[in-house]
Amino acid sequence: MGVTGARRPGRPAGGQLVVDRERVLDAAERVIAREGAGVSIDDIAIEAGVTKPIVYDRVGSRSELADALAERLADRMVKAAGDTLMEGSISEEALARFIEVNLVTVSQHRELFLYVTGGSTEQTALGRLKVAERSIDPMTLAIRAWRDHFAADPKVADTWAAAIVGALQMVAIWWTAQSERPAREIARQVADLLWNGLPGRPER
Amino acid sequence: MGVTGARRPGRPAGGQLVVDRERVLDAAERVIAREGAGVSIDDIAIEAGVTKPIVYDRVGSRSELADALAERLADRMVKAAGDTLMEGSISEEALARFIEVNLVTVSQHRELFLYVTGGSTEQTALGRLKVAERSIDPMTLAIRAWRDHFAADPKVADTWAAAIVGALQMVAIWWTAQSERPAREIARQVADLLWNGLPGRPER
DNA sequence: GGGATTAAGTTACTTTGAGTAAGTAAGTCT
DNA sequence: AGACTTACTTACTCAAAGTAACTTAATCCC
Repeated sequence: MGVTGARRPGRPAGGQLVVDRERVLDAAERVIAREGAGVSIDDIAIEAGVTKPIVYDRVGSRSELADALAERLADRMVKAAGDTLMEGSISEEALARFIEVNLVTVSQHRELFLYVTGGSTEQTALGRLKVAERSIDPMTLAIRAWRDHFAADPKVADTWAAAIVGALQMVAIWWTAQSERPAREIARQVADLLWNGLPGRPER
Repeated sequence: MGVTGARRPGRPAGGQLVVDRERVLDAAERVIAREGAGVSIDDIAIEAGVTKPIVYDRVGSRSELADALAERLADRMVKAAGDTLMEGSISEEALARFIEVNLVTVSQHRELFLYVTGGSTEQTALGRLKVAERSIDPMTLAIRAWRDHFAADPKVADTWAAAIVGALQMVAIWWTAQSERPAREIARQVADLLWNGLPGRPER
């Protein structure tokens, strides 16, 4: 990839954009996966075969970049989770599968996950939330629909969604930092907690 | 507080340390609380009435500073939670009180919380965990003891502790970012989830 | 008591990375 | 063909982390 003077100043021949926004984000993901969450904008630009101002032009500031990557990651996780959480038909087994997929997906995108969650360092606190938001919102909807279905009070949905997303994120980080146990085991344990509660459910 | 040239170069009269480690950390907390999580080491030094190299001498690098502040905050939260979680005698009410104390404590130290959780941006991933660790460990012990007491399998303790700490942290951030509802209400909802599980407990 | 040494500061630097301004060449329009 | 626009680059500014070099007070030793 273009290290020194791969391109002269001035508009390149062909008149087309060298990279569009998506390519820049792809490059960012690649270099983050390879070099870790500490990469600079310059690193990303080089990976994209372009220079820094182009990155700014395509995606904006560093925090906007983190937001964009967070969206992609969240969408990927939602997609990966797929139909494990269909409305109206949740079971403890389905929940465990959902959690396991979450864990595996995070571990596959570990550095990216750290980049988007550790990104801001100030930003009106929403910075940190931005990441989770995209996961919380669908979960809020799912929980609300599900509770409605049971004629249970749906007011708790947003709080519960935040709690669950937080639990999943923390378990994911904690697990990848000491990963010895299989994802399935961890997922089952978390599902047990979320499904049956701390005291456990008396055998039925 | 010393703004310009409050002290000449050279050893100050008296031969004592102008500030010890604790004073520097106190100053850091104060300025973070006042100015937000985006403060620089220089800002902290000035608040402590001293210059940057002294901060480095007393507490070390920025990430070490964040670690030290994280320890303090975690200890304070454990202390504030106090006896709401005594071994062997947990109830849903006690859990709700524990969670509420957590929420209130975080909201009281909001910027500090953001500083220590959002600090690193790289750091071997432990960076993010360091904060939680100090909360996870006692909770692991509590859960393990509690489960033992009921002859339930204590293997789940560390996973559950991570999940619960993560849930509490996320709910705290989410709540303080849109705080309209009272802490007690949120705490009750989270306690309901953690105690009774997603499907709820059939009325007994 | 006076010089060497150590302790505890400050000033002044280097380095790195975010973000921007100014410059340059290729296309496009009339 | 010349004016304007587009899509890049190079070269800057600025802030903040971290460090080196210097300065003065206290202490130690005879």
